[in-house]
Amino acid sequence: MAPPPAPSLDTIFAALADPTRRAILTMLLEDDMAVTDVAQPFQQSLAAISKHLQTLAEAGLISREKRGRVIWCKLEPDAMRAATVWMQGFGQFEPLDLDAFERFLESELSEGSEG
Amino acid sequence: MAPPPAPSLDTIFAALADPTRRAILTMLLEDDMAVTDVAQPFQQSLAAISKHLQTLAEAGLISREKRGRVIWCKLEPDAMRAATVWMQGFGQFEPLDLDAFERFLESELSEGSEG
DNA sequence: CGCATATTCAACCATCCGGTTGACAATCCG
DNA sequence: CGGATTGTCAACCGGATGGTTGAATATGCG
Repeated sequence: MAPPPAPSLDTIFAALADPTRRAILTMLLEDDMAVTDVAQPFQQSLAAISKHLQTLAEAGLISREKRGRVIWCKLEPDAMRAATVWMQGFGQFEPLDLDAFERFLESELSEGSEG
Repeated sequence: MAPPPAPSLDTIFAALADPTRRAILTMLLEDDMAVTDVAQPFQQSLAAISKHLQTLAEAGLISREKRGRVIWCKLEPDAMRAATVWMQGFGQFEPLDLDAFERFLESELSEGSEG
């Protein structure tokens, strides 16, 4: 089976742009959680949180596994790697060779997705 | 003078979520540019690019300085630090390895010299 | 001055986004 | 079975977003 396509930077950054979703990711740093438990601290409907989780899953930032009637949400921090790598292209490099830098990013990303 | 308030992660990530804006940032890695020149490679109106630049400026990712009738756009990579730091709280991934980049450049050079 | 250039402003439009509510599906349990 | 629990789906709503066009502003230049 072909692996799912790596989510785009568009998708990842957009997912990270919402404070509720970032808070969810932070919560998941401690442990996997069921959807209901994720929703518990927020003053939002369960459906709203469910949609946020969907967004995070589409960005590859979490995975969801159904066990019984409970869906467990798990942080997938590797998905942040693409974004981190992209951002680190700024600030830490002299503007040496942009084309080479972009090829380097691609090689880094393909390494990451093969792991 | 009080410094401008640091843009929120919301603002920064949202600014980075658009491919046109990321492309602009990449262009600015090479050099400061006038608005018109930034717009040149894109199939969008100048006004659209102007709005993108506004968004990037509000996120602190670029600054704009008017000299004559030309507004020069300058990358402000420090603005990405907040986002980078936040993300690195997740992946235990080590920051991008400059040595790896240099080895990549060398391997590319030797490949290229054979073609 | 008067025209060309550089950029933004303003109004408008279609679409997306984050949220709601209510119905539905699936699963556990008495 | 039947009821409670878990989670998603569908429709809807208001506001944000990304784009357009045309007018307005500011500067440079002959």
